[in-house]
Amino acid sequence: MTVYQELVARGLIAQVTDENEIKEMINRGEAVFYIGFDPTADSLHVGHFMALCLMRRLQMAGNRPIVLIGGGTAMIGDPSGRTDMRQMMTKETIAHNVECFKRQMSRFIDFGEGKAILVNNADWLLDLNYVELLRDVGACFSVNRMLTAECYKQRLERGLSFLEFNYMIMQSYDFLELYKRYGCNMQFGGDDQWSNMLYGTELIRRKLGKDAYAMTITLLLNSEGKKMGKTQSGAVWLDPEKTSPFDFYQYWRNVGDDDVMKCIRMLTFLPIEEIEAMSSWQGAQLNEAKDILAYELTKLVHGEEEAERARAASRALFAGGAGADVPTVTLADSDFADGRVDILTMLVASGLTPSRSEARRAVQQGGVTLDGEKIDDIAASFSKEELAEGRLLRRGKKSYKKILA
RNA sequence: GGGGGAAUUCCCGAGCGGCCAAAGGGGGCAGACUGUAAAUCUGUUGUCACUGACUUCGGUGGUCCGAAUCCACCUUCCCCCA
Repeated sequence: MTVYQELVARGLIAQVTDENEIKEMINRGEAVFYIGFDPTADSLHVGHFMALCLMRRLQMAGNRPIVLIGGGTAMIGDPSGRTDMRQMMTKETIAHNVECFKRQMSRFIDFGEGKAILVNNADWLLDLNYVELLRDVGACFSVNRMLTAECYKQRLERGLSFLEFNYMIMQSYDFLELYKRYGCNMQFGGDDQWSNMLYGTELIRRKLGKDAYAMTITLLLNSEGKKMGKTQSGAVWLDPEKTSPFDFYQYWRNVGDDDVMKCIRMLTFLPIEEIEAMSSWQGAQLNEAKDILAYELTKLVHGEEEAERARAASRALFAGGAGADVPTVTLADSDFADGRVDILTMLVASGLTPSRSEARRAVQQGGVTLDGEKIDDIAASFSKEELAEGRLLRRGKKSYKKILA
């Protein structure tokens, strides 16, 4: 099976400019392609993960990836898929984020000699001269056409600043620059980037008279059409400090039935045949698929050891066992009054509950247990000795902390 | 530059000078049912020393016994005209 066939089989390809050319080049392992990542946060998330996996797949097939970190474009902010303007980031924040990105990326991409290139578009964008730029590439862009681009449609109704309007030009300029520097003639990215990417190929055609290609990856949406990899509290991060391996594992362990197989197909590196064999699974059997999904992804992102631990903790907790590898919280002496802690303090101190009011509600609604015993008295309290060996505090079905005095 | 409108709790969105911690919906959380899923039903959803107190309605002042509601100025956003 060729790389391209595999990408198709996994449902990863959304749109391509010239299927035959792209197929040929990446199958032969001769492509030089790039994917851009704007450092808008201090950690990569699931969306980036898909792009990095694509890079890895192509790199394994011999192609040469260029990772472009958007230290320059992040100064502008991509309006694609946004209903309002991004908060402007300071240069310091961006610089910090760039460093964080670099560190995380090496886990997925092999930057060994000649295998991959990492560049930062701040290196060329920041020194551009406005008038020169306008004269150089400005004439190649038609405002009329840009305004019809899908990524601006929504924003035209709610307001689009000139700053953001220029994002597309910057991204196109990147593509041109990489073509000149490295002969990079392919850009890949998320499907929301399609119009930005198209303008890049067009700019190259106009300025250099050469062909360039673009291909987008299907956005990972759940069955309700929402982007996956987001929780109430924000994105699912790849940084273990921001999303613990256990939470990361749980996120995938809890995806909806309708989404499991799609996720396995698109996100894991399991052989297609193996995935096909699972595709007929239904009902409760899908739980097994979810376990596989969660394990595989945790392994890819955090390593095998962490994946094992997360899986063990998860199984122990839900199978009713204790003594699992759960995050532990040690209570401070100040949490004790007259040698005892009340349940509300424990809930707040452990982070299971953000406020005492919510802790109170959780208890009153019967959602709190300690070592499996329901606590329904908000005044319940425990002595240091009772907690000396660590007890499992549980809020709802899925939040746990081991409490140690 | 001229004119008009808007800013409410996580989001959308109601809100008569006192009965407003603020309708309704969404989302979240908890319970029941389950398969750590979905759907459904129930409860809950500012904080705390919780049958009470305190802090919230873009910001700052003001009127009033009393302001999310009235006035002034400021900030931001939208619309129309140029």
